[in-house]
Amino acid sequence: MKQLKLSNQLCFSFYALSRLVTSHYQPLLGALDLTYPQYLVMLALWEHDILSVKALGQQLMLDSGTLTPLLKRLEIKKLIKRVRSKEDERIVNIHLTTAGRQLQQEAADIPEKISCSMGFTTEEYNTLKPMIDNILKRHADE
Amino acid sequence: MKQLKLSNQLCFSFYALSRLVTSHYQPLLGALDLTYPQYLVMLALWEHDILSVKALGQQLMLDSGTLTPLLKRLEIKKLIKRVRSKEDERIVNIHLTTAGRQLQQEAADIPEKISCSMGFTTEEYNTLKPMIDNILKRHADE
DNA sequence: TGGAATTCAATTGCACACAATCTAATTTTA
DNA sequence: TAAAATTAGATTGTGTGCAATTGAATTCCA
Repeated sequence: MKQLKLSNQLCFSFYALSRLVTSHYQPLLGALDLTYPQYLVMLALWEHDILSVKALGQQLMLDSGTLTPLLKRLEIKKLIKRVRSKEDERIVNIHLTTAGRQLQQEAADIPEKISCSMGFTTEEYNTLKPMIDNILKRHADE
Repeated sequence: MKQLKLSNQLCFSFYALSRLVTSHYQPLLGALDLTYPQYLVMLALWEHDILSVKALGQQLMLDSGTLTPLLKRLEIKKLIKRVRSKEDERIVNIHLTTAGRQLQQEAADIPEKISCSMGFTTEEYNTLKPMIDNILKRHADE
């Protein structure tokens, strides 16, 4: 039953690593009053300014059951605005507010700090990033 | 602001991959009426038969706030038993029941099926496993 | 063109995660 | 040895994730 040993399971390593990384973000993001998933939404919006809930879901691989309440919390914090589209009333577009746009400056040093905190080597980054993105890509429809 | 681009963030890849993997377990584990974290607990118990809540937490890197309710659900399903230690009454030891032990046979083919479903290559396994476990190890105290 | 199918977001319900706090038991140490 | 500190687990509260369902809007197509 070697296959059933916890320590041999690659998937458990992924699961543990994901939570480890999130825990390293927590003190940095807590200072901005953001959670990690909320930070990911802000990242996407800093890049695109306006995105529909569906487009956000595709980028973050999250569905409306996760995003709708998360976006409501960001709206309460005045970082975003939810605007139902005039052209297609099924669509809700997420806009950055001025405060949301300003937060980008405060978040500018987070990637550097995380990389330092996690202690990623150049080799790790250069190996892991393309290999994992390749796995994600070949399951892109899920 | 290249660093703040979502697509450049290694940590987002970890986060997305973890959820992708869990989603591949779901149909297999659903047939056994287990969630992925519950499956991880069963894996640890199939290997060790009896573990304290603390020992489980160390292996899975989860705290009692997560484990206590999860273990209660496994106990309701009659897969485990929670037994407070006689020697040190602060400790709760988790025992496998007969049903819990029997479930191991039904789960025996899951690692193979997941590997197939995810399509991991030998190279991916041989590269990712040691590299990620090395990252986890150097943060082992968290 | 009008009913069927599809799409988008919201809602509901359940199960994690985890910070913070609490209680009880044990160990340390002054 | 008794008070202080530590430890183990439970509890509370907040915020995800995600399956399943719903409802409204739009598109398809016979």
